[in-house]
Amino acid sequence: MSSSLKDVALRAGVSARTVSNVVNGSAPVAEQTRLRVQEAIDELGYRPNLAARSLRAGRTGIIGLAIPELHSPYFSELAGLLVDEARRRSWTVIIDQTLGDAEAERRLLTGDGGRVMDGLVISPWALRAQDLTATARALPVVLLGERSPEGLADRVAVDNVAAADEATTHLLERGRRRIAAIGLQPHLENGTADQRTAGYRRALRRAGIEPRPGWERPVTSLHRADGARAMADLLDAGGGDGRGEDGDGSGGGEGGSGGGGGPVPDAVFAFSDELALGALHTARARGVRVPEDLAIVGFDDIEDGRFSFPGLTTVSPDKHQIAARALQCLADRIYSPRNELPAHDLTVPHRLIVRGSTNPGA
Amino acid sequence: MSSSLKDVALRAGVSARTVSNVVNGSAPVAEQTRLRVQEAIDELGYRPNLAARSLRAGRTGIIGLAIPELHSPYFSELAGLLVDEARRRSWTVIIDQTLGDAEAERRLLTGDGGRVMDGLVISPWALRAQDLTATARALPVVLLGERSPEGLADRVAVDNVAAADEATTHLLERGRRRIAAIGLQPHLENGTADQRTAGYRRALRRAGIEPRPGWERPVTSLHRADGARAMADLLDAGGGDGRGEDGDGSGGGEGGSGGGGGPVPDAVFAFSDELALGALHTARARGVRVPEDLAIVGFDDIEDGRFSFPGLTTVSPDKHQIAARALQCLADRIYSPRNELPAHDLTVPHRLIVRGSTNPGA
DNA sequence: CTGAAAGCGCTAACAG
DNA sequence: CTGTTAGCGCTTTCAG
Repeated sequence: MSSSLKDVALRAGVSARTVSNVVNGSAPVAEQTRLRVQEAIDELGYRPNLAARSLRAGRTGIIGLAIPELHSPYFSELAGLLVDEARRRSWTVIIDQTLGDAEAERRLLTGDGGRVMDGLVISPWALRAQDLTATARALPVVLLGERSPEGLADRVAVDNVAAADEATTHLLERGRRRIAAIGLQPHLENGTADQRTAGYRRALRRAGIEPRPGWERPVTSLHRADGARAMADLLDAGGGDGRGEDGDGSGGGEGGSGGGGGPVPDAVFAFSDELALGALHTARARGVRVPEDLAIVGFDDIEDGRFSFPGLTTVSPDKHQIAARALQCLADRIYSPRNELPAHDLTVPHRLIVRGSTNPGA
Repeated sequence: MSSSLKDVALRAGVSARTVSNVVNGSAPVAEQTRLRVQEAIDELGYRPNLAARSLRAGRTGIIGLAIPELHSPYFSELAGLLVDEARRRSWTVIIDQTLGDAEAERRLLTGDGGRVMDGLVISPWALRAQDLTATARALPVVLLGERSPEGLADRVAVDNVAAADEATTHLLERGRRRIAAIGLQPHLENGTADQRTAGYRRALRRAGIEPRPGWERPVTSLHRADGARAMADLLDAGGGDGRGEDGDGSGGGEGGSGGGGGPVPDAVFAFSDELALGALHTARARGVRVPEDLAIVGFDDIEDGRFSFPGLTTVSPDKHQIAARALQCLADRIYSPRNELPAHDLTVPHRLIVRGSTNPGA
């Protein structure tokens, strides 16, 4: 097998203590012995055993990152930034993919099967309050997006209500009145979609428009295919859906070139860029002009949206700051004498990026 | 701090051995004592310390995944599959982002700063032969895409030459004769781009067309922006570039609606879907019709390509198989008595997926 | 500046 | 079926 510190000590004719000092620089070593030790290290190809070091130190230098899906552009961009940020702090990152499975999230938090991580950054989809209470006291946890039930863990997120309001307001300012929303997730514990829905409705009401239930489209996941399907439903039904046509719209009745029944939306606010790109695909495939007939706004500012045609107007959360602040929170807790810091609730900035999907000029 | 096995033993009035047996099921335990121990475990919230277990076992249960960029759709999709596959084998995955940095790749392989991983899956960009020789004997390594210099590590990849040939042939069969390539990477050690270039040229020559240097566009990275820029160059120069207009094309001289000088391509084979999507963006932004004026084929079959407009024809590597086989290779080496297996060189299947970007009907 | 020795938490011989 | 014990490789008092 590979050689240990003791092997090196033997070979260099010194004690283990001295080798350790050379490796870690933890105490001064005479230049001459340092050289001899280094030589032995090189010859034996010695590498410190991290398991032993961790056991001793009571820390692993590993943090966990739990996200629903690695293949989603938003999460993969964020994961990349977090990994970079972690490297800056000399941490390595273990990635866990929860796939929105409540059980997987719970298992991670309670640390079934043993503790490896010094801390955990988690973007929960199905998290319940009681799962956190059991854990957060033992393991530093930072939540992305979702608020901690009782101030048990730090949290980093954008102001979803305000951001959704801005996105919707942008559409209103462009003269749109028949604005649909795609991306409600009534089945999830996660409240992000709820907050965006609230912002969307708030903006509409401020403009004197009563939200129309048929134009608030739920999705099961946030993929392009879901957005495509939701868009198709909107175009087919002309705003109607199985849930009935109550609600009404105070908005103008210019009446689109719709298919099924009522009027067709002239704008869509999608709760993620992926949904928006799916919607865009459907619209274009059916000959609906974007942005002339239909304006589209997304959320997340993923790379694809910059290169779709037309480019996608979107709400851009400051992902760098999300990554930086999340790890700062972890560091504070990991290195704090006792885990008795108050829970932080950090709001990172966002901004609306206007591109061709709402802007005929671009 | 958290409680140890000994604490549990004390509390349950048994020895450490028995607790260990209960936790691991490594030996039968009387039902009654098992219950008492379990109770103590629950009361104390005991979780095994993995550092200690690893130290003992000489294995960590952690494998490394080193990829150039997590935010690239291809790599993030692949990473997601690898993480899933690893979980099936009860491994956790540490992610490292090399960003194409040779030093980062080297550091990973040589294990500077200590050994944590039981094995490593790496998709190298800047890997040199000597870096591997130093390591692969100590740490099981699987290379994705790139061939191992001297059979020192396993390798899993598609047949890039054949795949590029097929993609180019598909364009030829659609009647295109002026086929450009985007994505050469002469600056990298990584030979993937070279192989795809070879396949591209082979197909052209078989059709009696001499490849035209000005239509083989190099890129610095594989992002959409690089594809967009390369496409702009092709359209602007009408096939010319700084490197001179030698080469000539035997192909027909239908002459496009070109701008600068020579004819404009009527098709592009991009070495990645991201490049292809960038090229598509430029083309559409300039009013070039796809596929009528310009057909486009990509490589990787990322999700975005299914929802671009038009949909992107692409070479689809079997990513599930890449993930599964890579981990199978690792498992073989990790669990083999001595690391003396011959190096595997596995070719996974691929297939061409035809969508709207080469197919007016779709 | 360097050596000797204890111990982090766990598993697996080896008794009983 | 269960207790005792050694030791994985490292860091770190405590002496020298």
